[in-house]
Amino acid sequence: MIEPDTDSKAETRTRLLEAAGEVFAEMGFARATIRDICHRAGANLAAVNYHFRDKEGLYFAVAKYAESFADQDFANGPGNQPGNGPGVASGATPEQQLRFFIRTFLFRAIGKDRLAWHGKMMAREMSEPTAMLDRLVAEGIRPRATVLEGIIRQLLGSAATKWRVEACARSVVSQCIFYHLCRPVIDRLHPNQRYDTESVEQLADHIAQFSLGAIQGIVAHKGF
Amino acid sequence: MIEPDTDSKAETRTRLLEAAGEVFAEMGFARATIRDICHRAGANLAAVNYHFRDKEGLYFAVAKYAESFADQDFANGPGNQPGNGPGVASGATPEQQLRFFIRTFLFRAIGKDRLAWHGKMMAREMSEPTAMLDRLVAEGIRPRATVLEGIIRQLLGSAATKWRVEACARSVVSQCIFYHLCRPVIDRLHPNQRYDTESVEQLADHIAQFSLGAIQGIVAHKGF
DNA sequence: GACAGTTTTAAACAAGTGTTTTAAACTTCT
DNA sequence: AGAAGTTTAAAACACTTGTTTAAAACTGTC
Repeated sequence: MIEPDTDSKAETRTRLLEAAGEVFAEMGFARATIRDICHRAGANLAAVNYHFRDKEGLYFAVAKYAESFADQDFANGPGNQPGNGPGVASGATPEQQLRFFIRTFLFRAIGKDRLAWHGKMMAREMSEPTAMLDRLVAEGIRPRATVLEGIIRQLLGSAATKWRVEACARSVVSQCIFYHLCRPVIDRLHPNQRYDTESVEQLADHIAQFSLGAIQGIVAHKGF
Repeated sequence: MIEPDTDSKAETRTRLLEAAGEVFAEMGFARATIRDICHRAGANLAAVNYHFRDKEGLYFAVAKYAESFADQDFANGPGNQPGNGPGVASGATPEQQLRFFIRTFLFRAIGKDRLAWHGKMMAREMSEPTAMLDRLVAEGIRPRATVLEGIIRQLLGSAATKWRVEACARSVVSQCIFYHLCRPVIDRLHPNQRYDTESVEQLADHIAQFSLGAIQGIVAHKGF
């Protein structure tokens, strides 16, 4: 009898989660097909419905699965402390915290590894929401937004309005997810832009510098 | 015989364009259904295929139709000169030009009128491209990107690298289209944010101030 | 008023996709 | 080895959506 190779030995359920992670992250919920996912996983079409009840059940499971990676430290670059979510480097200055947040956020919007699945799924939910958006906002997006707004609040000072803090947070986040959501047009407009680790570091530096300069400008002009 | 009212008197073809403009701007190409469009237009299901051959033909026609409005001056607020595209206010300082560009861009990403159709369709194409993206990039997106990069080049000075100019342009654009693409999550995260004319003006002011401060910060720190 | 061309209508068709079903294959335990 | 439960497999089903068809209604012309 032929010994099955390691890939086939992995449980179908796990292979489905892996394949679905890639597909959902790249395509979002609606454009992903379970036929595609099952094909990539080397599984039968009915496997999704057997293991996860339906497509939405798989989507939820993948979200949880991806979340389990999202807390790990960041493999693609130095400087992130294990166990910390985006922007919660303890004992750092607000400036450092903002850089850290942006860097982590950007890697998870651009990267292709498991760490990026969660970020990409959140980004897709932002523009093409599903029934899961409310849960994802409550458990994934709002906590991170709160962290970011806390950092920005420190940078702007207590004189800044709540509205201004929120607007700045949106300005920061939008720059990051732009590189995931609008990749098709960036590739056509700026085809020389690279996405290897070094280039993403450079992009993170730009966004951080851009945003810090913007916030400092607001403080300097007392534009609260 | 009963006289048909003005709406029914309008040609089916025109009513289809109007209905499709709303739907395509809001949903993008894939999520829009011709059944929905025909229903809104009070037309039969086969009308799209009769007048525009197929769904894509309608999409192209709507893009052209919307473009015919995009050159008109901007109804929802003062200060825009007729016949000028975003950011090409003649004889203004680069700062004023940037504000103008952002303001126009933002109104066309948030607005609900015909003027916004083109901007919203471009934004959707950026994240969910169709076969039309290449044409839209060539005729609509790249010209505007070139204008924006020209403005930023003036602000940054000739010492700035091409890469930095492009990155700043992306930072500006991303903040604007965020309000169209990610509206679902903004509504949940910041439910107090309003979108009447005055509020959009305020948002445009914020993005302009944010971006100008960022660019000035880059210049000040010689971070080219 | 009859005719030719145009437009609209209702229905059916075709393709893609999520889901269910039923049986076969496999695993585990005794 | 045999039985019970678990997993996989192939096919069919149901629904949505874009498209086509063929007849009906309409419009303008003579």
